[in-house]
Amino acid sequence: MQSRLLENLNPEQLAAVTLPRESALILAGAGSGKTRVLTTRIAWLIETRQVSPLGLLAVTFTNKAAREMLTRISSMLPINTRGMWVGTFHGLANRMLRAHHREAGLPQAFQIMDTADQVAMVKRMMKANGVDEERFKPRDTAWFISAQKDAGLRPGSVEAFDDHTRQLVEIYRMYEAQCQREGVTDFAELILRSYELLAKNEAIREHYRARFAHILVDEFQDTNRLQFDWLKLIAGSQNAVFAVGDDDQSVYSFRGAKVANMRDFEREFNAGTVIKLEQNYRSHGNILEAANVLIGHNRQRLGKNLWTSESQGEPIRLFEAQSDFEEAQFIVEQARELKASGIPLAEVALLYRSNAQSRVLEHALFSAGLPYRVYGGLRFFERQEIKHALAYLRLVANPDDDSALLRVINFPTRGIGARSIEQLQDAARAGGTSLWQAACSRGGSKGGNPDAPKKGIEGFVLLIDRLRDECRGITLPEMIEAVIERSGLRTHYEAEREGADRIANLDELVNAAAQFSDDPMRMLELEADAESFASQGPTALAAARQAAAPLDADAAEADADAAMMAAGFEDMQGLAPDFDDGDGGAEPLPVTGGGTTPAEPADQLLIQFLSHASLEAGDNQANAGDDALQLMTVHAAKGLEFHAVFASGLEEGLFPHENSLDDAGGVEEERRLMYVAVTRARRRLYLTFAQSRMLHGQTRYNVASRFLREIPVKLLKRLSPTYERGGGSTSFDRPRTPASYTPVQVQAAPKIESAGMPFRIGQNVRHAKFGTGVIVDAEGRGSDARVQVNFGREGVKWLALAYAKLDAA
DNA sequence: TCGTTAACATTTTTT
DNA sequence: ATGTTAACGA
Repeated sequence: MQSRLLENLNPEQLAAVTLPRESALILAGAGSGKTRVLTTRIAWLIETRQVSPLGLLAVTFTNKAAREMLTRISSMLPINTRGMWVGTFHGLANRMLRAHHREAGLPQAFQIMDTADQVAMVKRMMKANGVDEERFKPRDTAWFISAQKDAGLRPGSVEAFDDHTRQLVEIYRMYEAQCQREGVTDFAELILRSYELLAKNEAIREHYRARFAHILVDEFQDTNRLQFDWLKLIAGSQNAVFAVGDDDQSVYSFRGAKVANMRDFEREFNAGTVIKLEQNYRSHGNILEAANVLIGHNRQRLGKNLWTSESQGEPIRLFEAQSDFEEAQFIVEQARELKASGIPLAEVALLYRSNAQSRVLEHALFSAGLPYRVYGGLRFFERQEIKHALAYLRLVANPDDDSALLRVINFPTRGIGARSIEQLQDAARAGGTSLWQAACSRGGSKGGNPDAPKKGIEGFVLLIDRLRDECRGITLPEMIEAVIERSGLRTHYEAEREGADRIANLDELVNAAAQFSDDPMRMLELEADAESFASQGPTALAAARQAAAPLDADAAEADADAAMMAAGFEDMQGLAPDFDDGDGGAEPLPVTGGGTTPAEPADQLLIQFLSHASLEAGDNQANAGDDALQLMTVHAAKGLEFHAVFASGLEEGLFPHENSLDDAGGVEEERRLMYVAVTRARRRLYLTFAQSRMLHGQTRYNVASRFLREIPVKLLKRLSPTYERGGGSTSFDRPRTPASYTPVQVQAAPKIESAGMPFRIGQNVRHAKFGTGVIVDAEGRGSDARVQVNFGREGVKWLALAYAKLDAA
């Protein structure tokens, strides 16, 4: 009897799901059932007893995708997914490092900095070492450091041929040493450390290799070099890597993703099979054809053509607006009609290339009273008040965390000014210690020194120590409650004029902690810790296993499996040489109050919660619930689908974005982004652009995006009132010749007297040689009259009306 | 220490 | 236009 899991799969999907145990690449086009194939394969492998739930590793990029995967597995199989290694690269690396923190050279309670913390630390390093902040912007430097780590490079391995790079590497070196002193990591560090742990520690490496017979990777086109190598290392030569991805949807190269990983996969992972999933179950024919033709303009492709058994459907609607304002009006009007025709607004997406574009759109929607949701704002755990509360908690868990200390040492204000902080930093640097240790030794010397600030620091040390004592033996939500009260955060925000929201958020944090404590998913991490305890004593493992007693036969088998592997690992540990962190240099500081003994369960929970806060910054997902139009960037829309989609701002300079035009693959990546936008739509697609647009307080005149002209006209239905009224061509109809594009920025629209100046700014004109363009600026009149025209690909030119022959287009 | 002002930059984003 | 950060004066 064939498994029910395999019902309704198409031949390619079926082939992919049931592949033998060997590495394979699944080229999965948009809407081709990628996630379904991935989760079904996992379920099928487990159901057919080819692997136990604990014997596979599934990696995604986002927590959302990981959750989705677990949910779908649970719905397909009567197994308990707890304990399974399904998660993000960072989440899994974190888990591995917690389990082997000693071998990885990290304190058990090591903290994870977010990007803002990281920049702040780089800045501190630069300041302390007198690096010129003009020449080295902290943000760029932090970016550089992350990029090196993403490439798998420690300071010693970075090739620096010029002084500037050498200096950057030097800052990287200092940054790294400081992180080690404080016991903190950043996102890239998690994966790099985990990679190095596996590379240097044979026992651990063999343990995971023996365990993970099947490794499955989602969104493979988004992997960076380090993630690629990490997968290779953990897979070894024996294990099967099932990589699913779509090179045409690779839109994250700006953060290190390498499309080339797709092409290298076959060779480097000895992939025996490549399967293409080309049947699209999402969109109607016209939409799909537009997407295919569009992406066909890219050279660097693995090659794949989507098809559908659906009908052609509606034509794609193209709208050319006079201004961004008019574009927004049009969208409002159409959204209203969609709603009236029974389409829920939640099924309608409004996409744009950059966040700045949402403003006009939001304004129009708000005025029209249409409900909308914007995705991608400030996330919960990134809010100021939340970060403050978490900083106190971080200090409780690991007082050497300088970032946390600096954040709250004088917040709420307790009379510790820049002066005393500087002194503290000097002392810390002199002693090679963390700020906390410097603060402690200062507070300890009880001399009659009349310096006022000392008292403040002493008070702060006392506060944190007291908090730590208080946190012993209470629950996580109680800890947070204590922090909020004792730190004075609540009092502070109560006094603030607009502090009500912040108080509410703090209460919500307590809530989140309570939920986190009860979340069954949490057990999964505890179990991983049990493994780490296995190297220290078998009792802890047994206890943890009992706590997570299996609910059914399959899980029981899985647990036995885990126990076996843990035991095997234990044996190997005995033989393993001591791990020495070759590059790291500084020894990790002992956790104050904790030493090397395993943390209490309550502390474990705190550590986990802090990891959770760092790795899952909370919903940037707008609240579901009421029916609202979905506003987001095209990037944010990847992976989603809607009944109707508005792709707005399709103008040269905006989409493709002007900043991406210089580098080689830039336009191709922009085109992939456009491909993503188009393929989000199931039934109806609107493509809109505006001739003029407010950007950075200035009016810009743009021409239609080249991508619009790459879509066959027969698929389009033009809805442009401008076009119909004027009867002539617009910037959309310019000749289709490739050329470079120069963006145009105009000060303010000058008032031009009609006398002697027959053209107005923003008007479309035609020139015999340059084709169609748009008037960008004008000056003089009569025989002196000159106009500046943006001819798009032909460039921007000043033309004297006396000589150049221009016609209104 | 705090509040005001001037300068500044402003693609895309997860973890 | 707008929001954020650095420097400055009360």
